Amino acid sequence: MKEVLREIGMVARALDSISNIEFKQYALSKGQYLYLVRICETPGIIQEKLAEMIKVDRTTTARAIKKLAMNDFIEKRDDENNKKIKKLFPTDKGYNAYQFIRRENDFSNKVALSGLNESEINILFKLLQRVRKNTEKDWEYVKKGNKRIY
Amino acid sequence: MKEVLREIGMVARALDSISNIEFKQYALSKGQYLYLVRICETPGIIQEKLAEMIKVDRTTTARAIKKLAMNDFIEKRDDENNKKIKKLFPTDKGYNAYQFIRRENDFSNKVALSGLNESEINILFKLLQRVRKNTEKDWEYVKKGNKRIY
DNA sequence: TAAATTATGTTGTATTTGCAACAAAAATCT
DNA sequence: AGATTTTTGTTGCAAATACAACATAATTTA
Repeated sequence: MKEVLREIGMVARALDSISNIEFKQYALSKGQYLYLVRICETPGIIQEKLAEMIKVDRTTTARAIKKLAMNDFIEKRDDENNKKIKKLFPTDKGYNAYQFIRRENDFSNKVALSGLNESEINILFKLLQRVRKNTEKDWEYVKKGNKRIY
Repeated sequence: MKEVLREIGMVARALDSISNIEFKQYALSKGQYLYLVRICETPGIIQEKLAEMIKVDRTTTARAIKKLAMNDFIEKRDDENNKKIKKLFPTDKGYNAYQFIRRENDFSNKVALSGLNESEINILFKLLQRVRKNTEKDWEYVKKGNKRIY
């Protein structure tokens, strides 16, 4: 059995760790860059969808965006038609930080993929997307309280 | 720019989340399975190396293994030649839990890789190993306090 | 060999994370 | 329309995470 997932875990933790260290200078605390990036790229998204997208607990997301809003990186706006939801938008400050995050993430991508040629990168990306789609089904299933049998 | 790392992050968080939920029934708290697996597969490993292997902070590792030892999943043994280090070994209970973890991880692997054929899995594995090697260099660099320029 | 540096491990503290439990709006069902 | 279920959001609490700072053994350097 090829330990594909173990490699993925190592890469993910290493990169997350690097990012968290590097974003401290922009007053972004642990994990926050994840949310801010998605909000900048999907303005108007709501908390619940954001959590699904990132694959993190709903309540963790709630607190992360609360802090992002408190520190003026994002803004929560009420919806006219739906009193329940709050749409999330980046502020100028948030969008600014986003530029830095992109720069850092792009660099990390480059480092991570160094030595791979264009075609290999494409193959990797395609395969990972399939893995991700497979995985997110189970994540949602288990998060809802269902039991997997194995 | 293909967002390879973003896919990796999503997969990793989803799977870690699933594992943490599924291992609660074995009284393994968040993250502990990671350490236990490595200790079972590399008996005698020391804390420091374990942290490097998993790509997690040294101090987090220290506390995780302290708890694993407290709950009798592992044992810390002194070394005769080196008074500083403590070698880590699974107990029977720990090795037992390891069997469950393997079963779960293997299942997650299967789910994650479903739809990919043998050759695709091999390619993915090989590519991920290269990505991991690239990434861990930077992780160690940044963790030591060095600054990346980009 | 003495001094300086590195490796390994620990503890204090602040923060994040996530489960459980709750609340209320919206959507679905009968 | 009224009842039920689902969606979205929040808070209390316990635990994990990681940085900083420290301690000591081991190793390297001068």
